[in-house]
Amino acid sequence: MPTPAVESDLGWALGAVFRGYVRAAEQVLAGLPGGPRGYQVLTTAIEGESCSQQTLAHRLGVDKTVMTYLIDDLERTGLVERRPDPTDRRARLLSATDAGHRRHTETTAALHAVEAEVLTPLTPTERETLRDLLRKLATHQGDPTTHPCATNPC
Amino acid sequence: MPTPAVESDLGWALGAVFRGYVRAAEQVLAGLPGGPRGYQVLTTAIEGESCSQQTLAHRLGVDKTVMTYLIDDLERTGLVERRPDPTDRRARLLSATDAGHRRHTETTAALHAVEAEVLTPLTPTERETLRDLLRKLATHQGDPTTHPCATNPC
DNA sequence: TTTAGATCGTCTGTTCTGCAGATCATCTTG
DNA sequence: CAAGATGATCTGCAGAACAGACGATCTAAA
Repeated sequence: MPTPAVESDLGWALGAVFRGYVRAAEQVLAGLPGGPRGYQVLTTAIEGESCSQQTLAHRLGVDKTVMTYLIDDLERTGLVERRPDPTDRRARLLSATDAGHRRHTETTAALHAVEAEVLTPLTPTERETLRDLLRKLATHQGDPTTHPCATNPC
Repeated sequence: MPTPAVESDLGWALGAVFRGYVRAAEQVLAGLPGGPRGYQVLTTAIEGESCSQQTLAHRLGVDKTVMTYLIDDLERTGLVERRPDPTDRRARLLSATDAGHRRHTETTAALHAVEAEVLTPLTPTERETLRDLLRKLATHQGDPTTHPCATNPC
């Protein structure tokens, strides 16, 4: 978690807001195995993409060995389960349990609350403006971590 | 370096933009000992705050033991030097060398270029709007890392 | 003044995370 | 069927960060 330059206007403000958001989000995700990344894995499992762990790892920008024990933890808490892929006996298919679905719904709601909390100082109009501007920047940002399907579709 | 939720609009866009900025900034700061944090230390040394390493560490949000070898590296490259504090023989005062000043000037310029690069997709008006909105959020963000003097003045 | 406690910077040892590489089972291609 | 690629896992290692201890020094109370 490299902190950016203090001096630069953009870097400073961007970093401060981002860290504020991450800090609050981490509290929300504290109980979830794997933290933020565990949430991402859970999300993917729920969306039922059913892709291999390896492509999933690449999509999330983590190492394949990390993915192994990430899923281990998630499975140990009963939020997710590994099922054999009927078409490839090497691979495992990831699916969320009922508890996983419930947990994900709760967590997502809590994250939206965090987002609202961060945006408190802005008026509704300003919030929309900010979203638009950030989206415009984000889409021009060429980040494989956030643009996964462009590099490796399921 | 915890990545936030993919789903949340704000979290996703904010994270993508921030990572894009950090990634570019890291390239600029790659040659500097200590990377981004080394730059922050160098900045503080130049601003001549002359506070103790400990308060400096707290301000930058790093451990005191980390601060030790951070400064070690910076000093080894001749960008910074530790001088004994005349008023307290336990403490050391941090000051930047001439080389440190030059390096800092170059690096700061490069970082501004990165910032401009990130903001490319926006019109000048939009850039100013974004800065304003982010600043408004940042100042309401209670982040000790970015609001150091509030918690521990020099 | 003397003494007890706090503080500064450093050092040591430990823990944790993530990566490279090897391994085994399986799929695919020739 | 043989040879190579691929999926998931495991092992070992390297780097970073933390807790704790340490010597030196400052500060405040007796």
